[in-house]
Amino acid sequence: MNKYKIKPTESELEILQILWTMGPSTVREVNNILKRSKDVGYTTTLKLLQIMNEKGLVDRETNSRTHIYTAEVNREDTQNLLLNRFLENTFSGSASKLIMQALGNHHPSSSELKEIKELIEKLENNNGDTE
Amino acid sequence: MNKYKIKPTESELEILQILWTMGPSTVREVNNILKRSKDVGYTTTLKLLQIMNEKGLVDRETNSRTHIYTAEVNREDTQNLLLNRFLENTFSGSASKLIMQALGNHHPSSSELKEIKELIEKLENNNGDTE
DNA sequence: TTGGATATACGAAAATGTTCGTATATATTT
DNA sequence: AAATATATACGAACATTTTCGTATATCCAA
Repeated sequence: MNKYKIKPTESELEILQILWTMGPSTVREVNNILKRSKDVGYTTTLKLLQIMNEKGLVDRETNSRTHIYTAEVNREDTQNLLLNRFLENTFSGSASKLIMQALGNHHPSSSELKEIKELIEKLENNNGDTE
Repeated sequence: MNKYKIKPTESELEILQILWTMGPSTVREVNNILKRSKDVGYTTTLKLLQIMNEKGLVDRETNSRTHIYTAEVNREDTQNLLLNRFLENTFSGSASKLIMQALGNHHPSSSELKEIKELIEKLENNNGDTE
């Protein structure tokens, strides 16, 4: 199911978030967005993108002098990979514990709560099928 | 609400999980459990526990020659601290997205689903108070 | 009481992640 | 055309985390 096994570091993840949101971008574009939240030099961002390219996290278009980077890993797959690890590391694999804590501490809006409830009901009906 | 601001590293978290589960333990006990899942030397575990003690993550009893370590940070608080960071980093702060993915990919048992649903209903009734 | 097992302390190597300076090439402006 | 701005490449400094070797002390069994 998950094609990608490469775990992005925290900085790499920040960049992926930008690429996922903004679509294909230049180093400068990525760096400008990063600079909104922290003080980071241009060549730092460049280097990071180069490393990410080597790892296969991003792809790049090098036809013109200004390269254009694209996320090569899928957002949902990556979130899932990280979620699995986090669940294992922090909640010893118990998804329900994580969900309960997330619900308790970050109050989703009522429309979000409704959406979650609907998913649960769907899962309850499908019980036993999967797994 | 969260008293503790010290973020344990991944290895430190593994040790905390052991202390939370087993209660106060010696270095050897912790190391033996760690060795079940990975190849790690005794002095490595010792050093880690010493560092964790400096950071205030664990406390230790040094009366006898064999020291006994205890988790000094609370399990739920620590999980929460890490959950907040993870949510920010990986799901851009959207708790409902995280919950939806966790639900979709790790099928909680029907009793767990029921428990979650009950919490949601409780939250729905309290709506408007918080936030 | 002596040798082997087991304990802590601690420095430092090894591994990983982050940041940036400098060299160099290519545009762009005056 | 020369000066200035902007691009990539890349080595290397720094920071953090992980791992372990070695010194030393203590306990226990032969």
